[in-house]
Amino acid sequence: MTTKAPTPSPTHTTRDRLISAMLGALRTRGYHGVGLNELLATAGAPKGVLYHHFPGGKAELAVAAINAVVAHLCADLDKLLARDADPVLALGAWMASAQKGLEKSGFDKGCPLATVALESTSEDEAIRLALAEGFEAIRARLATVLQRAGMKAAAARACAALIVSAYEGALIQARVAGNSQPMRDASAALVAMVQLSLLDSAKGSTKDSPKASTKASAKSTR
Amino acid sequence: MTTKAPTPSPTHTTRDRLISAMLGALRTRGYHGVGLNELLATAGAPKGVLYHHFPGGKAELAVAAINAVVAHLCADLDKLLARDADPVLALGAWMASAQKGLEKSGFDKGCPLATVALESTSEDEAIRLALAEGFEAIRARLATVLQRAGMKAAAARACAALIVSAYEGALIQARVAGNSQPMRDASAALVAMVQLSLLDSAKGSTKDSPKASTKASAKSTR
DNA sequence: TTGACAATAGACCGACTGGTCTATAGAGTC
DNA sequence: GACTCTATAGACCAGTCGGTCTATTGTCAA
Repeated sequence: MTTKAPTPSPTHTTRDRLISAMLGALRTRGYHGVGLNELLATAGAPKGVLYHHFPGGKAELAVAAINAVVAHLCADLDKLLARDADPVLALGAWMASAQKGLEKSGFDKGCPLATVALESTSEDEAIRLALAEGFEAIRARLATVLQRAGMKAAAARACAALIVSAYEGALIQARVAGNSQPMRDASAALVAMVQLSLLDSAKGSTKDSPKASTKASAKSTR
Repeated sequence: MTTKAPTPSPTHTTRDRLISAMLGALRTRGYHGVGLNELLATAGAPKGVLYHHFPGGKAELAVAAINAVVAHLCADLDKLLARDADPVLALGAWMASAQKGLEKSGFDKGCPLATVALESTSEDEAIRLALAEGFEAIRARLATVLQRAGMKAAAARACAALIVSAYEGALIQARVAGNSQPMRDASAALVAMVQLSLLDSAKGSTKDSPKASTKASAKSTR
């Protein structure tokens, strides 16, 4: 999710520039960390225009930014999944591209979704809803592919949740570490494990898999 | 905000109460989301006392809070790892306890480390350093145990990074979802996969493991 | 031209921010 | 009692916050 941020491009409408500025801010400093004035300055827009396009103010702009980024993420994911027949390969590529984006920003830009997710309280209903739907959409996409690759429905959903977790968690660690080692590590382990898991579920499709051998993992049966 | 509520305990020093209040705030709203006045109100302390104990102000207090939470996390982890001979079991218990904490707070309290990690910029050196060290400490602990359980050093380190990622990422998703399903899912998948991986590395200790079969996972060789 | 309406522009506002400063209280020492 | 030093207490400040409000401009229709 490098995202369209880099070049706002002069053809963009003011509305787009506002969303783009909010996105950049969310990535680097978070919702509460940006001031409206600073936001408007980077977007090159006066204050009135913000409340014209987003009567709900900062919060509404944030929701728009979240929706935009989710759409972008889903599109990226679809493209990768369409290109690689092997979902494991696509997964690796997805993580790698996130890593590259983080590196290119000097370890300053994380995922805006995670940032807002952690800052928002249960009172910010609109924001939370947008985030919940966004994460769910991404998980659903991943689960579908995993299921197509041979996983059972429940396992695929669980694995999708793990993949999204790994993506966000690895981004966090690499960001504070100031190098991408934690992300490379997590990514490598994830890819290896998903492959192992896929292998196992293929082999275990006739008889039950060894997964059920731990008490803890029994919870995967929802 | 309920916050530090559980048990501030009257024996706590003012300094402790400040740290505890900051911790609660970081969990629910993040560094930029809390005001000093609100913080001081929940700690029951006047402003002067903050700058007496933490001349560096808000940032220094945040660092102290981060260090405190890292110490706590490590202690919890050690306890679990000491109790269960099986690291996979301990891992499941660790995730479950985090999940319980989130549920008990009405899905309002996430992990303070992740929150600050995403809000901080590379300029907040002290905060970033504290976070980087904290995450590294936790990864190191996990890696040691995994290695003891039979993993090779590099694989253990990678797996540790994935576990921490899963922990943080799952917490994020469950928080915004308003239910613990994503966390249960991610946890179940993680536990199953780590076990599978452990099994595989035990079997593959004589010959090379199937891990090297994908191009993407080749990155695990650092 | 006139009217209507979306978009742009920025002055302005009260509330609150993090932080400084001085005053006081308590404990220990001589 | 006088002195010292840590800790508590809160008034106070300049700056910034998110948000409102009133122009002004541009564009299309009649």
